[in-house]
Amino acid sequence: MDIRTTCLGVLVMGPASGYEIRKAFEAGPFSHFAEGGFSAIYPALGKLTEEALVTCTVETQEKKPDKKIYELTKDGRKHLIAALSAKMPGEDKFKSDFLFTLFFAEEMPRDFVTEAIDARIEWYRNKVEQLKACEGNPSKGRHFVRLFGIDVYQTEHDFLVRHRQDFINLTENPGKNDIPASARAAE
Amino acid sequence: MDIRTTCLGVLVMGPASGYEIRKAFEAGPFSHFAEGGFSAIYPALGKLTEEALVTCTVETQEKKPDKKIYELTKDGRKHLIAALSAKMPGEDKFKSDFLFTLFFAEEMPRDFVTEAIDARIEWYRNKVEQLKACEGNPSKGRHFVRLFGIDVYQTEHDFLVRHRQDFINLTENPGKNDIPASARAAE
DNA sequence: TTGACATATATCAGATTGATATATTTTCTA
DNA sequence: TAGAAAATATATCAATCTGATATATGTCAA
Repeated sequence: MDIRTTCLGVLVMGPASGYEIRKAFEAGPFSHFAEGGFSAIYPALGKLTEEALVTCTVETQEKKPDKKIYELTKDGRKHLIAALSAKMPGEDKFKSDFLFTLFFAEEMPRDFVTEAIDARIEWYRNKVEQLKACEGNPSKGRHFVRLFGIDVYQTEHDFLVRHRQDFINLTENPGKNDIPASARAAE
Repeated sequence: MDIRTTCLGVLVMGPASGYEIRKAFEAGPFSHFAEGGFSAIYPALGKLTEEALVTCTVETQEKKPDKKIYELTKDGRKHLIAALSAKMPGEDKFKSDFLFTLFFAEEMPRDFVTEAIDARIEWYRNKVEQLKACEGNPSKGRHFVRLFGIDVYQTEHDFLVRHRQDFINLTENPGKNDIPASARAAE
């Protein structure tokens, strides 16, 4: 799914500036399954405006850059639903430097692994809390997608809590980060 | 984490060609949390060879392109561990066109949503089965990361089974894909 | 024997990321 | 209360990565 379609999706929630769309990806309702930075969003909004799938209203602000509010047009809405229905959604993409690192836990410094896992446990705990807290009166699709997120984050959290010590036990370097295992074998 | 580091990681498992590295991302032990296509892998291997982090041995094959076997050097191994330990791993990236679509379930055709969910349930079932099957004698890091994957896929599977009907009930178009909800309100 | 799939490498246009620039206001903290 | 940090707001650019395509051959099933 390209960034233009994703932007249209965010705009279904209501008119927004590029900055606000970014926030929706970073911390908002879309943050668990979509992403995009400014350098992708701004050009995308430009093209969508050209194609009349959104309108752009410039709100002049004193002593701040003008705020450009983008709003979905009827055509834009149709286009979004058409794009989503065009073919079955492709596979999810999950990329985790954290798991990649743990894959090599046996070669990693013990302190590093401990810190990484503890930080991640806390991060997941936070995510679950955040998602549980955001009640309000969302669309029902949004509601169920949120429940999905809670389930997954909770599972990941629980797994790490359950296997924290297992991972730490794999590491070979209790604090002596710079002595390779080969040298230590002589001890 | 850039593709060069990821390639080094794959090569810890043993020497491999670019094609084989790709398979490790697509269906192998790294497929759940890393990715990369040919057009990223081949240039990356070129650079790694220049930097002497891997060696390249050309295996001449009759009536097939030469197979280039890449092997991790001592330097490469050090470099990998150093790169992984350099800083705490960043946030996981999860991108799901599937969830993005379900977010708008209320606007989507019923048949489409049903098919998409059923396909996904089957996909998850398969993934869990696959991961459970791949026993063998892997490194312990690899083993625990695999358990993580099983837990997560199982959770996602179960969620969809549990909420399949909820999502389908949200949709407004039992088979009449092209009649917008607004027009149907008059019925 | 035809079509699909696997082996194997490579390139290229286009999309995206991450870093950086600019400028002001708000909020926290020492 | 002064100064630092973070939030608001848009924009660009080099570097990287994706997806599509090209090239050849082998293998297996219908």
